[in-house]
Amino acid sequence: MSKVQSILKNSSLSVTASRKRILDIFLSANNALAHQDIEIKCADEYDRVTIYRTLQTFLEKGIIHNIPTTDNAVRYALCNDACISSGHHHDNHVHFRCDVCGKTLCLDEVMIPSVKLPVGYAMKEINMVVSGTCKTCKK
Amino acid sequence: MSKVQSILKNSSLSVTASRKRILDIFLSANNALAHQDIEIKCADEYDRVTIYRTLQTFLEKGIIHNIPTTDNAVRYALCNDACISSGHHHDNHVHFRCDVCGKTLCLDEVMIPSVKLPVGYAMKEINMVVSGTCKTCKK
DNA sequence: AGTATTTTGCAACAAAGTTGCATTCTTAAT
DNA sequence: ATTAAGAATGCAACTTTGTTGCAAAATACT
Repeated sequence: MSKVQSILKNSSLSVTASRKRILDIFLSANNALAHQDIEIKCADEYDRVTIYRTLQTFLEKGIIHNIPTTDNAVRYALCNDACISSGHHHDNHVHFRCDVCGKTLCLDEVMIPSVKLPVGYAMKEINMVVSGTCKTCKK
Repeated sequence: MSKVQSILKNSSLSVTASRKRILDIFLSANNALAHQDIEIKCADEYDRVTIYRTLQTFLEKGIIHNIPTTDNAVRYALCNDACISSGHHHDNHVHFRCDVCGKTLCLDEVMIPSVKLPVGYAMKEINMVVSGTCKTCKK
């Protein structure tokens, strides 16, 4: 069974052409993708609405996670295997946004440090996005 | 001279009715605002386009800063006095988003801890958004 | 293979954001 | 106070982005 197939099966999703394609796009991307990035790659194959719904489904199943942005274009990235199989997220890594190439990526090896909130606040999730120049663009 | 006037003057912006009104909205808000929040408050007074352009101008002048989100509705918040006067941002506090009331706020007293990036990456800005339950909603 | 269920595509719509241009308002200098 | 130059605003038209309902097609299960 292919990798995309097993990911879908493990999330008890039916295996359809569009889901396979979109998962493939994520697997072959080395950075996080916005809805638009996906649309550009497969708008001729699949309807825009299908892409919206597929991303929504993947999010709910924990196959992808979303990365906040200040440009009104939320990025999505594949969760790693451990994350997917454990059922609930441990999306505790830092994200990096490169000002030069514009790419957003997961720094899987950089953990988000903990912070102490003021009295009365209850923490559920932390998200950290660092911007600057990435490895490739700095060379 | 009123507070809004001096803020505008200090940023060498001309003092117009819409700018004063929008600044006032920020000053009297106790949380970060999305474009839509502003529009709801003054769409009958000022054109939608004016609000877009005003927010853009305030951002560029460093009067407000933006807070990344995963809901495609970037929030804006007033920079504190020190931040505005220093000319360039030290937007180094943590932001909090409450899952209950939906409000986003600046935790001015909580500094973002530093992180060590992998070799080859250059850091410029850090953004941290914590979600959970806020002081008011937890009571 | 046949059927219940899920997913997709289409159409129509709503909301969000952008651009150019004519008019109005601000500013700063007389 | 008046006025001229420049900046900001409103309007219209448009593009892009996101949503919803429903019929048709595909999938999964027996």
